[in-house]
Amino acid sequence: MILAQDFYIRNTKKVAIDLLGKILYHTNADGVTTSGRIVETEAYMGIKDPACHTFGDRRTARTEFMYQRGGHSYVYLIYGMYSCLNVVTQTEKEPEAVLIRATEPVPRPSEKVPKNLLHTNGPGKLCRHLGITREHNGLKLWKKNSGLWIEEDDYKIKSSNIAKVPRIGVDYAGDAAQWPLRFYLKDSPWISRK
DNA sequence: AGTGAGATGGCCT
DNA sequence: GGCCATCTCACTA
Repeated sequence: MILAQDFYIRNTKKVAIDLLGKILYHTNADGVTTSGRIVETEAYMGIKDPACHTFGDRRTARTEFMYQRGGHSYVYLIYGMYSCLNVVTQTEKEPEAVLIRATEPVPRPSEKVPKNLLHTNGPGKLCRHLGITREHNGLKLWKKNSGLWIEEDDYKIKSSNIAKVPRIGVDYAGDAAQWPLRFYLKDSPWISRK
């Protein structure tokens, strides 16, 4: 079942946790659809989060879609060469989002398959693999015809299998760098970093 | 296995 | 001009 827009108009931390185990789909320009199960996310808590692009209510051309209603995509360019895919959460008043950091193939291959075979164990790598660029900014993730959407199946997550740790690459954010807003499935071999 | 640097360009002050 | 929500490769050992 495709996730409805309501799924995203909730507490950002909850959305980040609930996205674990869901399946990300993308149909490219040639009509080829690829997918992967989400196994790692990070929550970005908006205006009050020094690590977030919208910290201090910084509304610019780049962050415009974070100010749209939850359920839109937010894709930005980092280090001049990598795209990162986010899912916008909450309402127009709360410019918050969840970064998709890693996916794994469905079904999960045997343990012997190299972790980086499909190069989806990192936010930049998974966008490169799926062909997601800034052209995919602002898409409606609750609609299949957007070409980018998220579904749930009967995959079950045990809460004891969810790690909650500080986020990656936000050392500049002071205390917020220690906030436990990175979530991942402990039993997945496809996590971006230990 | 751990460290360090380079690639490369948009974004924001 | 300086900084990045990254990744890869080249080194050390």
